[in-house]
Amino acid sequence: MPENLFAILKERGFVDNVTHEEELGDLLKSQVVTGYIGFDPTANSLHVGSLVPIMSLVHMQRAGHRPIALVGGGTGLVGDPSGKTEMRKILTLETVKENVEGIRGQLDRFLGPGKAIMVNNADWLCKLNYIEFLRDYGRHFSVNRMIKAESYRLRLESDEGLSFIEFNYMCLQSYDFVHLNKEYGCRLQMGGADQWGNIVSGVDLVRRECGEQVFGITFPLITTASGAKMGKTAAGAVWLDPERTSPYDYYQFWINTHDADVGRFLALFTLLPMEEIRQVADLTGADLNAAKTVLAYEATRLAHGEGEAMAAWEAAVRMFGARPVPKGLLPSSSAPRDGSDNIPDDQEAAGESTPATALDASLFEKGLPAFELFFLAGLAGSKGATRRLLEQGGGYINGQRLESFDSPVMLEHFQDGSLVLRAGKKRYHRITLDRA
RNA sequence: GGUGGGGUUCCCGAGCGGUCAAAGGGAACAGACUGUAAAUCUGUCGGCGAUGCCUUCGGAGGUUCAAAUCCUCCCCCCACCA
Repeated sequence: MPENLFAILKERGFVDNVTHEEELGDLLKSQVVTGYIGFDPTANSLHVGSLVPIMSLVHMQRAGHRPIALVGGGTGLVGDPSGKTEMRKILTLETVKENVEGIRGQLDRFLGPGKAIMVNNADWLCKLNYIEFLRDYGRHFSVNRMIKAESYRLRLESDEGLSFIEFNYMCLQSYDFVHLNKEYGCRLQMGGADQWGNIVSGVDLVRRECGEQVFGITFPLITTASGAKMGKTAAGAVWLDPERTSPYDYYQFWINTHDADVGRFLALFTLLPMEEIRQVADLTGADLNAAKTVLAYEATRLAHGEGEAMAAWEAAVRMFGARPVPKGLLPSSSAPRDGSDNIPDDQEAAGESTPATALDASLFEKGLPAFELFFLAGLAGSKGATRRLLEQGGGYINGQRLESFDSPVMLEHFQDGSLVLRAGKKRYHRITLDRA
């Protein structure tokens, strides 16, 4: 007998809105339910903004239900206007194809390779015949109702307006639900809060077309304590692709979670039991840092695996010092709990997760001005910016603050052929010697 | 198609012949304070080894000693009318 997925999702903060709450709850605890979530192939990687849907699929799977991950290769050709102020750029077929592949790989990572059903709606949407579709399905859609949908409102009221292709989006997504219902007996669709209109429309269409009661759940828009949409940093989105966002940066992103968000994020972005997470609410001040370590470790582990999570943790310990995690805190986590005792204190090992650049030794024979070196390491966007950085006291070599922007860096600064640059408090870069 | 209003540095937004690399705000970055937090305060925020030089104000030309500012043409956006 499957677990009550709805209760799990609700408890962990995944539920914003739901259709037919009671019936859905009953259904989810009495039989295996097939449900799906769609992912837009707008890039070849997902980012942390998609973690809520991803995690809900994981919960679905763990609770014994049957998750379907749908990649919107077909709808991606149209562009969802829901909640968007501007028209989406329409993607080419090739781009969408590439992106679908990338996303598929990432979902595999969370759900286990081959363990979850993955479909691409291009497979059925691209075959649709216009007249047939209009006659069979178009007649079920009331324009009167569609233009009242909250998701279209922004655009209908905006100066930009809403193009006809976008207006059709809702019909196509609704058709997806019908298709999955017929093919897989899918009875649940989940999605972001902005998907409410599309989901309800799909639920309606399935009822009319298949005569079956199906359900929808939307997730809340996750914002940070400071009110910003979660998942954005100065550098842009935080990606799940290790090529775009390194596991170390990914780990750091979670470490930098606001105090007020820690408990909520543990519930959403880790699989730790709620009984343990609830205890975090009692922590205040600096004690929360231990919980942040667990959050970062667990989140990194889910996205990149145990090894990368450990490496990121080790790198953080070396850079910022150890932050022991009490034995009793979140005991289910496999995050390292001790201090740095078991970490060799040499620079070599520290390099694993720190970005590094190898430079020719001859550069340093006469001394390379520090700002040139920082610029070469990519720690600032231009030489002027580098200079400003150092002039303001934001440059360090091997932990020592530089007194002037052009002080020469010599071979003597290297220990065992390597040296660590630091910009500001948190950005590190290793320079190694390349003795050609 | 007509009439009117616009396109300014990452974003918003002032400037409307020289004193403009361009006010103000936001974002961002650095420093102090800290807990790799928040808040706050200070500084920086086009490029360049740099009391100066170079490139920017939708695009292309032009007027002028001098143009983001004036003129011409073009592109794009918006409002109202049709």
